Amino acid sequence: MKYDFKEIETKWQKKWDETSLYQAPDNADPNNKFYMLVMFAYPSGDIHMGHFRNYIIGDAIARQQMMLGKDVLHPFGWDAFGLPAERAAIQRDIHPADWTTKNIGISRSTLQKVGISFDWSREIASCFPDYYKWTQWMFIQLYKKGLAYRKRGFVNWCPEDKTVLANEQVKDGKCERCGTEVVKKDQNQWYFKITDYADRLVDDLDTLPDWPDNVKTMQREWIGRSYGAEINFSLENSDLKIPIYTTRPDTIFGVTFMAIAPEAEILDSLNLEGEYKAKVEDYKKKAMTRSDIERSAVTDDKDGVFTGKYAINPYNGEKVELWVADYVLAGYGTGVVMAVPAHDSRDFAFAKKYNIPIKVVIHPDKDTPLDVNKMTEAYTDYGVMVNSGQFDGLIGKIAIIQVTDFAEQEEFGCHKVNFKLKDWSISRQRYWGCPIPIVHCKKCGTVPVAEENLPVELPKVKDFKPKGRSPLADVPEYMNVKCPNCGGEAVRDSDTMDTFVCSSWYFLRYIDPKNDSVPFDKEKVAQYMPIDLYVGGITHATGHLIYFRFFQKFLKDLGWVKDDEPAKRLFNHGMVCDSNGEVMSKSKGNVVSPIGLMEERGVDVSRLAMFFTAPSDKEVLWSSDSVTGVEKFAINKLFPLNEKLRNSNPDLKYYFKREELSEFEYSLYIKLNQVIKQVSDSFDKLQFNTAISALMELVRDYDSDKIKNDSFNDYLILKTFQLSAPLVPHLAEEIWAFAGFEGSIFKSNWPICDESAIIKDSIVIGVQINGKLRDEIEIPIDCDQKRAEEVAFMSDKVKKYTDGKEILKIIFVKGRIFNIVVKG
RNA sequence: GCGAGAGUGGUGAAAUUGGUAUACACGCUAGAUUUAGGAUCUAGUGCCGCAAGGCGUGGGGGUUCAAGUCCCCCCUUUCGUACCA
Repeated sequence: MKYDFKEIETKWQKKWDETSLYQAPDNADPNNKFYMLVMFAYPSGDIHMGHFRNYIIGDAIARQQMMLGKDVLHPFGWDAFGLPAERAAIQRDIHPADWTTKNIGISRSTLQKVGISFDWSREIASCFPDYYKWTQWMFIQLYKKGLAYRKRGFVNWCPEDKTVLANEQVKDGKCERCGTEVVKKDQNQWYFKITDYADRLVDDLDTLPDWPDNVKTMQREWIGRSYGAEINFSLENSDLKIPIYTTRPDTIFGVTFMAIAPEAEILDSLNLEGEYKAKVEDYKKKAMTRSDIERSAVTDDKDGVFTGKYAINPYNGEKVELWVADYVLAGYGTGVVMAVPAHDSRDFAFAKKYNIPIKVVIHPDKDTPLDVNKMTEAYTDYGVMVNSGQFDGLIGKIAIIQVTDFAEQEEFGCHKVNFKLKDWSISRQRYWGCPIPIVHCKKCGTVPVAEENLPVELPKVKDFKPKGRSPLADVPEYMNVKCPNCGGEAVRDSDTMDTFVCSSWYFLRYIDPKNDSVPFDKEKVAQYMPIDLYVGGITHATGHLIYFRFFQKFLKDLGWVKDDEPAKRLFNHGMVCDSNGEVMSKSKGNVVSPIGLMEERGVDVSRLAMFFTAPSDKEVLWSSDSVTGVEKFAINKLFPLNEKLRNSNPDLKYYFKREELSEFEYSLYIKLNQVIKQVSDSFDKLQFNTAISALMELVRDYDSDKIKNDSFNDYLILKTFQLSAPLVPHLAEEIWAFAGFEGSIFKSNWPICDESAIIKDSIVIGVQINGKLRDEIEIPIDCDQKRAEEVAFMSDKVKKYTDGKEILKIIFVKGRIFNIVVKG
């Protein structure tokens, strides 16, 4: 039989489709299910190497889980709203809806050619009303709970894309999508109050042992929880309280000035006078025009202006200068900081520049005092409190607690937890997104659209180009509605939602994709959730992967889902680069299309090449050399094994006994079981490269001429194909049918290791002398030290190094090593 | 700056988690076969050395009978983050 991959691959893809092989059952056994999720795709029309890698990893696992007898859910869909579609549509002068629909078709048929085991009956697209109806429903639930709110404030604005961006979409001060420098803009915006979930989002990371540590660390840092105190300073000659947040209340006796962010609201309450007022106004203007990049640059060159006002430190009654400085962040804490130059490097730089006093209140320890006059930088570590009145002598964390407790007693402060995480800005002034289901009524204010009137359909308009406000605002037939509350004249909210809202709950919709009365059926979701394995790129670590956890928690609070966390295990595959290590991109012209590769070499060989060339979590530098070795293996070694079948119909659940097989046969049986174990382990770790090398060894050791037992021969071959099936599904399925089986190989049972076969009765171990390998000996597995010594000392090589030398010690580790320590 | 990874042959990479370093491939070198081959097969392939032997997992220390693996200090590199008080 010739290996004609084109024929084989087309044949089986068709058959799989006809028999709905990958259709997940509607009634799954919650104790025996496997939800295999890959991140749904943006339908750009072409599938690149990164997608290919992502999907074959999920595919191999889904197929193995099928063979393990699980009810497997392996769905796919389209993250179809968003800027790229709009941009592409503008470039080509077609409507985003048409462009997207067309591309979904192209992308789907391409993926079907790759033979990924997706359950296409559950396909969803976030831009279709039957899906976004429920995205709007989610918005309304959040709104009802006070978790969706509108506020005016400074937002990230991309001048190129003419829309607001979430903090998560700003990288290095630039728009993640187009690279344009982001500016601040004062806008009325919708937010999701994700900060209400900040604690749970941090704490529950500890319940996810199968998430990569780097992602958990990134999320922890992004959420940025810190423990400290909020302390009220007071304005001199005024009742005004000026609250500050600090993580170092133990340094509070060292405050020599205070600094207020230029945008901080409290600045307006200070009633500045005369020249100070003008100077501060000037400074504010200047700060606002500086870009984020400039302002966030960490330098020692801090600047600010004095307000002419003074604040009183509640601990010691000291009067300190009140400054405005743009190194203070308006959006964190209270927007005001107490400045302790001796113990904070930023305050130190500022104090030096403006000749503000520096006062030491912490010593590294009792016996090593700090000398202010010799300090060239702030001492920021913990230490012993000094010059701090009744708190002198207190140390580190205890000091912090006691100082804060005092503030609570005296009622001018309290313990306080703060987060770097900000509420999620979700309004977008763009056309191609999910409309916000809110109506603005002059009488009633913001009113949500009634749930029975969802979806608020996105009108298909001709002019969808961005112009600084939502293009929908210029569509009167969309905008002008009756208020759902009072029936009076009202207008819709013209913005659309961030696409990350659409992708925050898609994994739930897959489970019940056609439901028209609720977003999903709770019972059905309970059968398949949580996601057992979620595979995707690392890029979403602090965006989508926080958002979808937030949604899951919110839906749990509403009683829609039962788990706190959506995904038990997360796996980030490595990137695919070209052979020079450059990320593949159209502009660089170094894109290798997986489609071309598969047309030339076949899907299965392409999959093998991608799997074999590097472990799944590592970056791959793709080169056509990656294909050579595995192609030879597949075509010349693995596939031709079918010719060695002897039609003996072996019982694949059987475990052979030693006496049934010849010595060679039994050695192969041992090897087979070792390989079963290794391949299974490799699958658990998603390290398919080692699974393939194990299979290569097994096939290498196979020798038909030396096998007399027909049943064993076929057993070995069929197990080999079963083990290969998740990696090379078409090839394996072909042989399975050729061998005479009726059903799919993916309905057969994944091989289970015969443990008794891999317990060897003798073993070769190394003999070391003073830690250096000198010889090997073969000894029985349960050999005691005495017997091992006898064998070891028979060796000439060992004698050579031990004769005439004093033996100090012998270390014998059963099954591992024999080490002799000699003197000299 | 801070945080988290990574560093093993000419190359992609293995290493049962402290126990024979370099499995499996690519490449290369010989040879065989072939009209030819981007084919196949056989042998070799960490470095130094004729050999015995020595040296070898970024560098330097350490723990141990034994270290790629554990500890300390550096170097390089990737990713994340960026004045979070």
